[in-house]
Amino acid sequence: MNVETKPPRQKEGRKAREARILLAAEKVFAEAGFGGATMQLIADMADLPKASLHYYFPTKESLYRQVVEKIFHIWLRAADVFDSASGPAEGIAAYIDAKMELSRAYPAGSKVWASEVLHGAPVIQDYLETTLADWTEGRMKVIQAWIDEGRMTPVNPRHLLYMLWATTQHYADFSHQIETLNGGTPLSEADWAEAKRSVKQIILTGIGLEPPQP
Amino acid sequence: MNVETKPPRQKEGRKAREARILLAAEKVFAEAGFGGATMQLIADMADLPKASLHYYFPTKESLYRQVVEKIFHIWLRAADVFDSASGPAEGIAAYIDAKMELSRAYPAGSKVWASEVLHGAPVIQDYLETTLADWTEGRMKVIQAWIDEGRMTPVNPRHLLYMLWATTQHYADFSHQIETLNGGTPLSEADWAEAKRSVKQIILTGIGLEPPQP
DNA sequence: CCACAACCTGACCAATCGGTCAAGAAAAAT
DNA sequence: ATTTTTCTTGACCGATTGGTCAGGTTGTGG
Repeated sequence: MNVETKPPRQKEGRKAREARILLAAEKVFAEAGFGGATMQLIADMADLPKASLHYYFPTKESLYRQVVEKIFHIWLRAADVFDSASGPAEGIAAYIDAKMELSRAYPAGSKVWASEVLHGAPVIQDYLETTLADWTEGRMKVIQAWIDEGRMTPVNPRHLLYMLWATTQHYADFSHQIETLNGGTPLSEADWAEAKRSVKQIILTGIGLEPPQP
Repeated sequence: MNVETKPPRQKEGRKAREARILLAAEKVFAEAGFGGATMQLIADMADLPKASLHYYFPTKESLYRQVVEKIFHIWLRAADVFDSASGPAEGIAAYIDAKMELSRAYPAGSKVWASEVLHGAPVIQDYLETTLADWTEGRMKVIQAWIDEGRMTPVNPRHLLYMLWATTQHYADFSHQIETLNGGTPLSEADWAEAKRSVKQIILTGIGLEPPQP
């Protein structure tokens, strides 16, 4: 009778199952896009009957939304390294490393996000206007402060941020093209290291900073 | 009877109509993706009955393929400025300008291309392996030659190219996000000029070259 | 043991999709 | 003028889709 009591049940099993569905959905949405993905495909990849999907996620759109939101929050959290830095060189280098690692670890999620924005952000428009806009403004001020203190070359902070986003996400979003140009094989550990080094070298040098020595 | 005779007919009308369909399809595919686009939507935007679409383009996929191929060739042609340059500074600056102008002039086409690659290039995989691979290898050699001649800082030519692609296409592919962060309004003429200037400044400085003075 | 709630799913449905086709209209060729 | 070819489209079709639901199973508290 007590409404406060939380019956543990197999809550564990539930969360795990939801996570498995979200993971399968992330892959399918990344490969086929929202319109091309089908609940049946996601169900097959999660090894569940289709009706079970609708038990945990009432509609295709609600499932999609949760996939996108999950990625968005991973993205935001990675951006924390920007703040905990002591200066522009360390901050931007750490941000590049973090975002490159995300591109490597969550290629499907990155593609879902890119696809969503590409098609006009019909589902997460509110996030762009609130959370992302706030975050962007904050980092622009940090960069501008660094410039004002003479710690880096004066550049437009907004376009510097765009360049950081574009370049790092490119390795996830266009991974298929990159792999094809790499002879059809995925990037090796050394390839990724070289990619990160190259990106940091050009961008940091580009804003008057010393790239970290390997 | 003569097979050689080319009846002019309203050939003009036919090509024009095909072009109108391709333009409508480009927009719809860009907004909804291949899976989300419907022949009915494209027909409505082209102001034609759906059955007429199937007269000019037998299947949805053939229409999509032509849209993608059209963009690809525009992209390749823009890359010519790379060759006609006398040196790295002019060549790369001209390439950045050209690709930024393409992002501005053909945002829908760029999005279709990005969406195609994003989802594993199911339709234009052969182009990636042949034409694009050849083009990339050629430009890498040009850049390497500039480096060997001491005309620019040694950087990995492959990752420099990726950065050029990523940054310039970002302004088309993520235009919705950029507009949202721009207060919900499209970039002005001045905004585009500032974007091009910023990109050239950071990248050219990043590889040891002098950015062009405005 | 029972009752109740949460969980699960095979079978089903209305809606929508890409694509077809017959029948005609318009234009060219004869 | 008449045949032939090209063009046009309303009506239609099988297949697939997202979503529903009744009925069953499982687990839990009393």
